[in-house]
Amino acid sequence: MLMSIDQPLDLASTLLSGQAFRWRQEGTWFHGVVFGNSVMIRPSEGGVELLSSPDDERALAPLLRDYLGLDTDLDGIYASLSRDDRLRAAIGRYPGMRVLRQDPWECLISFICSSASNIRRITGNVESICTSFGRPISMDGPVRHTFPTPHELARADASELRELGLGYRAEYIAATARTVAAGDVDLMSLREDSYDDALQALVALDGVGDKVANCALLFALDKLDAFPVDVWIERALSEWYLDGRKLSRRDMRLWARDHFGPYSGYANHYLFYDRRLMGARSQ
DNA sequence: CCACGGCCTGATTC
DNA sequence: AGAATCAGGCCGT
Repeated sequence: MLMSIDQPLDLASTLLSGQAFRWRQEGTWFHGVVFGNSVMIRPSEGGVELLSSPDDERALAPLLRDYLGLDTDLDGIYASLSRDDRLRAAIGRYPGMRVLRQDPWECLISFICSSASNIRRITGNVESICTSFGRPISMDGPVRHTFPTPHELARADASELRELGLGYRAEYIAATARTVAAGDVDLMSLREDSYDDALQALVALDGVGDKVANCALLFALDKLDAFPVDVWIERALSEWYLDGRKLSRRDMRLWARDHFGPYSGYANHYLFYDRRLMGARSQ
């Protein structure tokens, strides 16, 4: 079915920019797993064409709108961020790249996987977790699996996770899965909490520091002012904004929110994407 | 509070 | 070719 959209949306940069790890591009189609469904979408006149399985497209469409963050007024954010010259240029290069509104649990575990890793490996690790502990989706075409629930993943032993190539992150994932499955934290409810409260709850979890927590806050928990500082952002800020001043990563985060304002998370993702493409070209 | 080294692993660089 | 280094960090000292 056709899902009509009146907001700027670029599927490639949105789905493949390293905020989510389960989307694959095949020609004009993007294939992913969300809301327990295998989903295919592609750009179409006035919106996107949507195919889903096993659920009906009409049931998936509103969920997908939410996931894609289509309630967010992107032009308003662009207007706010364009006061910064470098951001205005980056927005001009990647118009329609949106911050997703993902499932907090899947997002958090994915970013625990990300520490000292790279996108290719993270993608493979997350897929392995799904294949081993998720539920197969019945459908035509390539078989894919859901991301395991906290309860499903809590059954995983750290050594089983290590066998998937997760390395030292295996212990973190097993521990955090058990904590969440036990109900010690309600990740979804963190959407209603303040940034500071949600951050505090997240960094209490194993394998979750300031950076990973800020990824979950930005990509899943409605905190558009979250600002994850990784090596790419560190380089971008040092070189483009800080003029040689040395700041800790935490201080960079505080500086950035002050400088970029309430949508600093969007600024972060544009800087990250820009910087990473730049690095990919020169390396 | 900050700095530093260790930690799994696989791709890339030297 | 085989050894360092790096890759979207976290944790303990």
